[in-house]
Amino acid sequence: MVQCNITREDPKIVTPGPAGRRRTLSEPPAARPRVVAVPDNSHLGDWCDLRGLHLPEGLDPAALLELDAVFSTPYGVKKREVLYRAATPFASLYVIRLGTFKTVMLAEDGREQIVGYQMAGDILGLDGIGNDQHTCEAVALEDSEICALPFEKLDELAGREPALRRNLYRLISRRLNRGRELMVLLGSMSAEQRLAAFLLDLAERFRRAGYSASEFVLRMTRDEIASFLGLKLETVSRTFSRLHAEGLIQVQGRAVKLLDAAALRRAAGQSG
Amino acid sequence: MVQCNITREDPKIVTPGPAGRRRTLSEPPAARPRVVAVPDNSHLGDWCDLRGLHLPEGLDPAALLELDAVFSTPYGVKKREVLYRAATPFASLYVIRLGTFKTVMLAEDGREQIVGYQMAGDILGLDGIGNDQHTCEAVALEDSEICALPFEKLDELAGREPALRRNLYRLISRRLNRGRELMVLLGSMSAEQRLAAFLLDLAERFRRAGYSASEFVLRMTRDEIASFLGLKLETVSRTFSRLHAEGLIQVQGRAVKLLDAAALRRAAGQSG
DNA sequence: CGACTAGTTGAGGCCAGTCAATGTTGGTGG
DNA sequence: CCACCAACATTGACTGGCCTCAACTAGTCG
Repeated sequence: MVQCNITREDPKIVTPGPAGRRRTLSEPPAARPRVVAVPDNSHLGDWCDLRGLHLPEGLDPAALLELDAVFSTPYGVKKREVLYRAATPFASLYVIRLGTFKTVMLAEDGREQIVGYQMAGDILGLDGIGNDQHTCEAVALEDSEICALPFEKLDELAGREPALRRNLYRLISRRLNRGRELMVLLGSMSAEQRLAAFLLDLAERFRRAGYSASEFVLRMTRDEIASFLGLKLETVSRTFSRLHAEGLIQVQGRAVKLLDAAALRRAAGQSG
Repeated sequence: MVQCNITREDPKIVTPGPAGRRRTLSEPPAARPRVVAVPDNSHLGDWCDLRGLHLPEGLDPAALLELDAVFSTPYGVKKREVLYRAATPFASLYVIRLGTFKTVMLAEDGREQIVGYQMAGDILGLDGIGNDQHTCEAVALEDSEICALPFEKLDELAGREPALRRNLYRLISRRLNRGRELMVLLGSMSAEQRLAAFLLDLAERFRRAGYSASEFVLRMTRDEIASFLGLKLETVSRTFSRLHAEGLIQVQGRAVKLLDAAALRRAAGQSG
């Protein structure tokens, strides 16, 4: 793996325009001019070793540089802002550098359901590839920072770089598989199993992102958890309390501490 | 769209080996030698205009020929035979020429759930791309006929053919979106809504495949429908009876006739 | 014919949904 | 800093839809 030491941008979040609520940020700021010969100051930078972003895997240094040039300048998305809406044109994937998003499917009758949470290192926008149009909307759960990856450019590079091409296929396919696991959860698990599985999944993702796997702060409301798990918020709340009472976790609002991961796995119906 | 008149193979199903129950057919028969200059006798053949298989879209005739060469000789898969199992190496996608398959996710605790049904024109095996290993298993619901698409070859051609590359991305992305719709179904719909939506989806797929959309024979058992919809078989049976009593459908075992598509759409919670 | 699989229907129980009241938290403005 | 308000969260009582268990029927295949 190429070691990328970067001169990082100012980490302060810079929103391209005035930060209204639920404003759509379809367009990133214009890509800055790039000095091709300098491997420092890379947008890939610290993502090389992060979970999820397998895009650079197996690329040679020259290709890495080219890939890096595809990334837009990082920019901020404020809490509750909409990155893209359903039925809007697809142009870019987005890499999350910092923060958390939810992706929401909207049914015609107004029913809506959260179909995924994405955090640092994850990629947003894969749903748009299918018909050049987004099928769900992505909303920031907290102030976040992302890079846009114009898909045209990415695709062009993928034509020349077999490794990148393969990584892109893999990315989408993995997301597909993730979705199927969620189907099993939604189709056959009890409320307690769902919540336990959810917490374990979050823990694993925090761990891979370099945070504590046993103690973290939820970015989403009970209602959002409920939507994701196919439950009602009261049920989620009650189930949190039950897991607490059983000594498996400690909960204080959104602060969660996993006390007995093994028991939690058992509660989720997983072995070990 | 290129009009492909083909000299079709004998439609009789030819299984490569003895046809045992749930035998895995990981390897298709060796690809036959092909005469490059002859656009007839194509494996793509009658699939050009079928729903689902968007792979050839936008390809020029020369590329079409190359794509056609990637397809293996069609071969049969008998009812209940397993095309591939979970956790086995991934090498090929498969195009269904005839028949129906189910894809099943197996949880570690033995719980299993059907995550999709594939019929003529659909592609199987996309789940394997993510980690070069299948994550679910594909089982034929009836005697079927498929072509293997060795992924290495397909990928190599995709490197040279931008349209094919794009079509491949699209294919996977669309499957992803389909899965998300299913999540909404599993997460927020009543038994009656689920079954109504299921029947409407089947109807649409039959329609696109050139069959009647209002009258068809189910290829799956009540239990398999239940697994797919996150219900129990008794509930599915009862719900069929209810829809029948309400005059929306006619059911006789697996033979189904949609009597009032509009009402059915309303029952599914869809507008129109 | 018996054994088996698939499907239907009924009776009763339980888990999660619904409705409602109350408590807690966090952001805003005085 | 505190008061206030709205959003978020918890808990209780009750309801209801789906699951469970079970009996029975119909069709298939040796």
